[in-house]
Amino acid sequence: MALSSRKREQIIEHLNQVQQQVGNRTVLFTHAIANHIGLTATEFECLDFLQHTGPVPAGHLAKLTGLTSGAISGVCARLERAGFLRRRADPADRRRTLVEAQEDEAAMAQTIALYGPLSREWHKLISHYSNEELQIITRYLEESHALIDRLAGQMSRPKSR
Amino acid sequence: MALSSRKREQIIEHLNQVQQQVGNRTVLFTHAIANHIGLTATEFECLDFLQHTGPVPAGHLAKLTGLTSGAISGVCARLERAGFLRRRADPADRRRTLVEAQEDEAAMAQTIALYGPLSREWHKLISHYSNEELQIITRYLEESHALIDRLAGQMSRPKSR
DNA sequence: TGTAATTCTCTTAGAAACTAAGCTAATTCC
DNA sequence: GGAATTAGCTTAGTTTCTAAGAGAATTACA
Repeated sequence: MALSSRKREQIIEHLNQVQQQVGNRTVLFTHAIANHIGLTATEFECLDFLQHTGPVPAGHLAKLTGLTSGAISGVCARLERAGFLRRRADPADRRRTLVEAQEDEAAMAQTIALYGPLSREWHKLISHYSNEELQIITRYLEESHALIDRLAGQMSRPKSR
Repeated sequence: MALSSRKREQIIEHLNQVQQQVGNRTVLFTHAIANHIGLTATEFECLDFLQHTGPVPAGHLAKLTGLTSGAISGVCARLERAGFLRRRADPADRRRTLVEAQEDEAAMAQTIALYGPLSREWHKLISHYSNEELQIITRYLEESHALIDRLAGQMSRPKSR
């Protein structure tokens, strides 16, 4: 049926647009949050990653962010100086430095204060969705996440300009 | 019922986590794409914005990105030099510079080549969703977008560290 | 109308973060 | 044991940002 397939196209196109907008705003909003705490977007990104993973070797962050090892040294040094991160030698391989997010209380409180309103509004937002709907959304986001990861891994690095 | 509300909590918590992960990957992926084309994340962001809006005064980009007017001058100069952007005086207010995305063919092709695989995989992904499901997802993303915008507007700028 | 205040972009100087290259120390591979 | 590799740090130089301010155009108001 030409009519129903036309409708689906519209739905898909709409979703695509909305998705892009959300993506862009996410980038900007993350940046703004980071600045509020007194961090660079890069520093914030690394920290956020560490909070999910626990201790990892410094080089891991370099691979993830696409930064050079030198840049990561700087990022970690700044985060450590600011009390957000701890470095310690890897007992299994003493060339390595394990980096770990540190729970700084003041910083924690500040972050919560920032995310507080967002969290409240978000809960209000999702209260209008049924369990089934939320699960559909979650599944979609999970699959999107996996897709991005897969493609990011494939992308060769062109490095400098 | 304690049991069903417990289940809902789990669903919400799960969605929250997935969402954060997608957000982070989006930031990183966008950055990677930008670098591939030979642009800074900032430059890419501005360009992407312009492609959606059409011509706007330079100061508009500054407000949107949170950069200073000086920084935007630099961004526009670099984008113009690279052929991605055109500047022209605003006939209605000659203090202003209207900036506009320029359709550079080579750059266009490059971007499509980059987004091509993503687009293909994405269409494959959504083929498993019904119209109704896609509409639920779209609505959720739209509402999220509106929420972010609202909160971003409220956030006062602390600027430097 | 004429003058002051404001608005908009650009310029400049200096600060901060990144790359590239090289270094040291530890590990792995013959 | 010795060579090659790996991990993170250091340094020099480049790029992008902020902060401050200048110039040009517009708006507000007596």
